[in-house]
Amino acid sequence: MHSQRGTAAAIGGGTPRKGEAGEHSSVLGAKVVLFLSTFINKVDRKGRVSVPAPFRAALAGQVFNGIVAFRSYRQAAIEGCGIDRMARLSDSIDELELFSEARDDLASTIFADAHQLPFDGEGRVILPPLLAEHAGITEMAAFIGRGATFQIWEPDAFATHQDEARARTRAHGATLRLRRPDE
Amino acid sequence: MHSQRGTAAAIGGGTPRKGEAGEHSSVLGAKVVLFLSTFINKVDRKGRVSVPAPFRAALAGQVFNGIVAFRSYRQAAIEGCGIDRMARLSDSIDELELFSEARDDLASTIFADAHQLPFDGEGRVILPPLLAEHAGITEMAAFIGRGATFQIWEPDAFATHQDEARARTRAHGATLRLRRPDE
DNA sequence: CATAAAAACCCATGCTATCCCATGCACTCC
DNA sequence: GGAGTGCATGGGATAGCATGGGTTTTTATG
Repeated sequence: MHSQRGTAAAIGGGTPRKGEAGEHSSVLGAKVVLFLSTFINKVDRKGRVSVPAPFRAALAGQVFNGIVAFRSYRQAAIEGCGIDRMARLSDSIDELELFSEARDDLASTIFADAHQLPFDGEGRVILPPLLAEHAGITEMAAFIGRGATFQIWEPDAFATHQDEARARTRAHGATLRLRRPDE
Repeated sequence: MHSQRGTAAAIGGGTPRKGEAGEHSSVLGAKVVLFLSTFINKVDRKGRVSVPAPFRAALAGQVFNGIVAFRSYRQAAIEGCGIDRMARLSDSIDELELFSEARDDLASTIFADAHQLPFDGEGRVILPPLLAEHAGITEMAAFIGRGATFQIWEPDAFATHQDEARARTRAHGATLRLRRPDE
């Protein structure tokens, strides 16, 4: 198996233009960050991986030029998102009782484990060994779009996981109510 | 285990705004102070430790060039943050009933115990013995990002703590409603 | 006021993450 | 159908950062 290309993906700045597009604040609110599709890229001997261009486009314009990654606590995968999401998370946590246990736990679980991975000139990031190990990634890394966030898996592991998920979904037919635009 | 590098973290960028408190979430103004990830650095024989570069970057531009540290009263750790946050904390405490017991306790627990640790030319600080002892730090110090603040632990002690926190979080599925961007 | 200890200041060093340039495939546009 | 461009990939050069240790200035002490 190898890299699949051009399968469209994230929605960044309206037109398929890539440049740095940039405008974060669309007139009515937040910039749309959407990660779609799956991309499998190679991890070179320096530990670098190219973040799929569409994902990069979705992240364009955020305060930090790169991704934030941390170990998923349910799966053997790496969770990824942009810095803006973390900032929002921080705000949310700040609203919890100042020295409460819940707050402590969340902070140690999420922020302590989060790594900021800056893009190099070519849009690659270095996967910290700790994260790579947790996901069992060595040669290849699969970037999985999940809407507002994405995950990074060892390709084969993900394939297995996906099959299972699909089977489960078919089993109890998961449903979802669509949010109204202004809700 | 030893020092992990480059996992970048905080965002300093913005304007060297100094004021106090303020706004955390203006659209594109406010400086974003976010401490992420974990960095383990060595404490040299003079008691000096390098504050991770990304953390320094997050603190850049504040009125006091260094960090503020005090003993965590729930854990064997040192709480750390920038001087700006202390100002905000002061405001919060000011809102408590004047002369109330809680106010008294907080004031003496936090402010009386707080140390201002200035950076030296290389971005290091000296850990006051009192604090180091409380956290059981001797050789190495782990800087733990917690969003708006950070903590300093003895590496092994933190590893244990993190495992427990992780387990607890997974257990009662601690969830947190994410704030909407404009909320 | 003199002396010792501690803190602030400086300069040096090694590692590695970051920057920069080069290559080749694949899809797209003309 | 041919050439151009976007994007993933490699590898070498450079600068940032953690770390050590010496020297001067400040603070505490007798």
